Amino acid sequence: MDFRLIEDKWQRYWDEHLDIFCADINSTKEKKYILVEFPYPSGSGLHVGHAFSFTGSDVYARFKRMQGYNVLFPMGWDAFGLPTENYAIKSKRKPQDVTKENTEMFKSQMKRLAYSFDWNREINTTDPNYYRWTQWIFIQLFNKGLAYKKEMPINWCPSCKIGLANEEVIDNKCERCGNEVERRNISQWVVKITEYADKLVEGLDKTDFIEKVKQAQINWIGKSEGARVGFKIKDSKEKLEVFTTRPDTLYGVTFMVIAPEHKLALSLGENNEEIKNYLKEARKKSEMERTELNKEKTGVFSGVYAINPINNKEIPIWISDFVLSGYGTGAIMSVPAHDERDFAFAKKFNLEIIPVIKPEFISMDVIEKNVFSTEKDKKREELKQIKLNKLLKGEEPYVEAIGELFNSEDWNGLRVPEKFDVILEWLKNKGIGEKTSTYHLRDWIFSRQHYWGEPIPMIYCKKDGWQPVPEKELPVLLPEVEAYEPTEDGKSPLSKIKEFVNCKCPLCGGDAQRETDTMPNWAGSDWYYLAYCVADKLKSNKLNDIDGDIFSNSQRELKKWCPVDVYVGGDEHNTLHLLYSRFIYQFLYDIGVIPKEVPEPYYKRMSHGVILGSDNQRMSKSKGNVIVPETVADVYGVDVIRMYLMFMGPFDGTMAWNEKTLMGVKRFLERFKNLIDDVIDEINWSTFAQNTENEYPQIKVVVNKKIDKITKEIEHFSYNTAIASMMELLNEIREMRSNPEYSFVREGVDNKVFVLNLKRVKDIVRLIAPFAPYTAEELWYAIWMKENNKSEIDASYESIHVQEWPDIEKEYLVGDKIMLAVAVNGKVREQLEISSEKVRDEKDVLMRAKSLKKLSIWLMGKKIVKEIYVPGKMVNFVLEG
RNA sequence: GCCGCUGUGGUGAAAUUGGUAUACACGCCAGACUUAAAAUCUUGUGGUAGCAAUACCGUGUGGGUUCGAUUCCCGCCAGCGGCACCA
Repeated sequence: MDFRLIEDKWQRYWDEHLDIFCADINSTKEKKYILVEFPYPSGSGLHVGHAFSFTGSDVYARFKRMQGYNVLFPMGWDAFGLPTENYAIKSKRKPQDVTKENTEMFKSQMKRLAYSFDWNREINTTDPNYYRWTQWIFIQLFNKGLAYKKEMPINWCPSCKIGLANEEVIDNKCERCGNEVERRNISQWVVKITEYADKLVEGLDKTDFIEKVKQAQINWIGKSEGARVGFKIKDSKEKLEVFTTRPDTLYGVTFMVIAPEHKLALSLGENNEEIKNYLKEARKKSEMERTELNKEKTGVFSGVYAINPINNKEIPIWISDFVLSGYGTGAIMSVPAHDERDFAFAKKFNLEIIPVIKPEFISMDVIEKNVFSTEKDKKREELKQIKLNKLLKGEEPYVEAIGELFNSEDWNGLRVPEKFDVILEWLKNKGIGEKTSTYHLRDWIFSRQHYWGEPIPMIYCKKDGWQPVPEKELPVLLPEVEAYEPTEDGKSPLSKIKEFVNCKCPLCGGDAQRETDTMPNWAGSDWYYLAYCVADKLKSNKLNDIDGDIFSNSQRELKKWCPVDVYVGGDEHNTLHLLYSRFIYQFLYDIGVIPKEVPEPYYKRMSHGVILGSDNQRMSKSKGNVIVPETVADVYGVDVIRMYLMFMGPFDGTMAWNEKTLMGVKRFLERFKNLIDDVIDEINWSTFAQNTENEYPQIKVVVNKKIDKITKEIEHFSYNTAIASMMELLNEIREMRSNPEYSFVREGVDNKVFVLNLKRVKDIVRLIAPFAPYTAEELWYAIWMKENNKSEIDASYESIHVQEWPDIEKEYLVGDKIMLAVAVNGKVREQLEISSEKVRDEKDVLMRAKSLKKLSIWLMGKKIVKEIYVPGKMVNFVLEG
């Protein structure tokens, strides 16, 4: 196959001329930072999903480079993580060695697929020069009080023997291995991302993420506004604080519920068997079991009463696991008349129900359709009354909770939720409650009991408590160990290494112990887009010779490249990686190490789609539907697979692999190549200078229109239509060439006329360069040899990939003739050809349209009521009747 | 339940601010070349009726706005993704 020879040739050439694709900090050209999520270098190599997102990003980067931007398009390795560790355990090899092998494999596969990454900026999260700064960031978090150690129930995977963040648990199963997750109490490092909840929402305004991504983040953070209300506990000095979004229903509170993990519950459980048992049962249940929907409510009376601050009524306090300890205050005030869960609980345990809101809003779907509007109003009134009666009898709750308050003393007659502000003000003045907000977002568990991650740079001293490792001593190197398995009690294998664990307290110099947990694999990816900007410093620095931190020392680089202009990635990272890394960035910004001009790390987020197997199922080894890009490239060539991936469908869509469609792209590339080869043959190179003018006038418009269209389509990542446009262009040119009217006259005859002249040919080759870099380079080279009368490449050759994107000759965007659709009553009946100068002449166009022969059938004997002309598009005659 | 998205031929999918629905490609039908097949090339290809010109219908569904709606508005139906005992 000769494509393989061509690929090898140009790969070598590009490797030798790496600067073609490197970003230059000294360039005065406008910068574009194009980022694609870096891969985890697994042992199975680059899969087609990688190929898809990388190709899409690469096309954009190449396009922007040709448009004259100073493009930063880097690549690196997110190499810490479990698969490598598990592989190391199984094969008894060092994770370091395995990682090195895998990254080398990935890199060579990427090079073959012609990704134009700036390899000078390659980074690796497992490189001590890299994770030194991951550790440094952690120390800053600790110093600012945003990282703390906490004994907390975590999701424990018994198979991986690791604690998981909530985000890593799906359906109560471990995200990685699929095993059931248990709950366990372990002392963990926790990062206070909740402190940044509001900032993370507000910051979205400074980005150009699509609505989907913004919404996903906002939902994940899940802010709800309401009030914090304090309830006195009877015969005690203690207070029970609750959070509620409906302080207006305070008169309807008939009991309170606290979570089994609540302080009060725990202390009451100490000397009450029934409570003790309930707490024990609750602890056994997994988060999943506890939050399962429609589950029968369970609970136990605490034996203690609270005082409702608004009317001094005594209300019982219950303990139930439907209240979550991690949300709000872990305690709720229950208003069974207006909340479904409270209602279910009240019914089960026979508790009092006091309605306080008169039903007003009745969902439309309960009212039958095709009822007249006056009847509808009547019906609505009836329903309201029925609802009220049921409510008063305690038969069902009114969960919409919109309407007038009653049973509420001073507040009677107030319409809620409109009058929330009045009520909040009232509560504040009486010292009962305060306006506040709560979030669904939880603090981020940052400890992993594993080997293959960044050591957490902390030291525990009995005297001084937790102390960060002095910054000068970073990185805390990951030591080599004998065995990589976590210990049976769930500790990191690092805990077995005495030389690592035992150290001196940085404060008092006494004996102390190192933290043996490592960081989650999000840690390294939180700042990798910054690392690319300073990659040369990461590399050139000896470990401890920097004064201050790398960010403060790189303001020029950060100012130059940040923010990321386009960030291409998968939707699965919209809430996790994207939120975590925005948090870390905002934190670094707040401590002043990031240039003030750049408050957010990513400007635009581009979602890439998913490629399914040819059976329309997600690709997986067990299904045997995996497509390996390299294998496809072996058969069809790299350009074919690149172009096919981009042609399959919209870049952010979900598409199934289809080998047959791939043939269409293959044919296109072959026809394209043949056409250019033919034209190169036809040009008389001894007098080629003349050829720039000698061509059919029609071709000017055809090519210019397509350049214009394709440019816009690539800009919008609409690659499938951009390729379709190229196919159209090729089809049109081929049609013209086969038309005897246009056939060119070979040299030796006076009137040499070409369908395509040299300029057009060059433009067309440039158009496919981002998609098919090998084919484009080969054709460009063929032209160069002819033009310069060379037989082999030399230093004067300039790659197609540093050429300028074809410019558009605006004067040739419109042909001299335009076809208009002529419609009668909105239905197209005829076509009208007009000359382009007449486009604006409405009178003339309408007159011509009216006099069209075919139209007389439709217009005869009818009166035209209205005549509409959309310039350049269509004419419409509206008839009477 | 809440949030976001999608619905167009046999298939993947196109369609600037409302302006000729189905571009491009696959597949299929027929033809050319060939002993034959593959490859390549040419033509056709939404549905119904008709020899045909042509007509009518047609973008999940029912309405509405408009000279004109795949596009805008309202109500349904179906599917996808995310969140979910979050007080």
